Amino acid sequence: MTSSVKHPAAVQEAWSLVGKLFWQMRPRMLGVAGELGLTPPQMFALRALDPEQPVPMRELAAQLHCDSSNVTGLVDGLEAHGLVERRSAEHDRRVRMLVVTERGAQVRRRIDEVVEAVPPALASLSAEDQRTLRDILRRALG
Amino acid sequence: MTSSVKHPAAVQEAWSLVGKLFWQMRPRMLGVAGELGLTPPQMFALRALDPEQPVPMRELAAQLHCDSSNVTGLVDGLEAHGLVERRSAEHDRRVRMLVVTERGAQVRRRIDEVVEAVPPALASLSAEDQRTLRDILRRALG
DNA sequence: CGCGGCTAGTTGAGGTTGTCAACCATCGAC
DNA sequence: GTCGATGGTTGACAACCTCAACTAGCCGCG
Repeated sequence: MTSSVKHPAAVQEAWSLVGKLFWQMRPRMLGVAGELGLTPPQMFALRALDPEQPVPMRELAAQLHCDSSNVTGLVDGLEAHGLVERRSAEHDRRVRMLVVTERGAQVRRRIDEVVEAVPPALASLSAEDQRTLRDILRRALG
Repeated sequence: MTSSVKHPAAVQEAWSLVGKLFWQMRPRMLGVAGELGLTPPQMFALRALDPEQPVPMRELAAQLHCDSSNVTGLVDGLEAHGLVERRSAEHDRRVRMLVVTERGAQVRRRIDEVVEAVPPALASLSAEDQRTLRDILRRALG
């Protein structure tokens, strides 16, 4: 009876609840994109970059699971907003390194503020539940 | 020190891990959409419908957090695929009820199969962790 | 009854996303 | 140097999404 094979219901329900949790965050994400004058894909692209060090465009494409040609347009938009800069790499003149500007870093922090904001449902948990939740997820993704 | 106010780190990390978990599912979702000949928005729209009973378009728009005019096109696509039917409501001739066809129900089940498939990271947890996870999430969303 | 306000859904314009194929410049190996 | 592979851009095309304008139908009020 305690076999994990015979009782997939628990984890399945858990995953379904996680989905519900995520869906509740959607309006908030769309909201901050509009507030910052960005489209959601542009927002995700900026968020996928590293403000600390330059990232090649092809790596951004990989992280977004999309075509390189798509990234070209996305970066065009971000560059027009003055949030990122294209810089040539010295070791390989084909690759374009993406550098987050000062203003880009600011905007990115604002995005993180909202995206990483803990949903009320989780925030309402007891401190012990919160810690347990973190520990289990750490074990899952570790 | 044990106050939940002074230690938001645990739940924040948990939420961040949840985000990572979700991001890992993205390719799988895009994959099933392509397999079924649907675009991702069409897939989500079909999933938001109820195969058991008709749903007004207005409610679908609300559930998708998008404009009504957008839903028109989405439903056009689903109807062209024979997955949904527009039916007039008897009590109010303005509203269009969306009925999931037999084939629509089949496709929907296939979508659920993939969307609700538990990610490997969660499946690898011990049976006890899985149950605990479900219980905590139930408390959060209950 | 008829009028005015409201609601459900559609249409059209306009900008953005996303993929594919073709292309250019560059690198690396031979 | 030449050849194949790679990073990025461009153009074509389909789809998404929002907004404003519109039609059709509901409802209340005089």
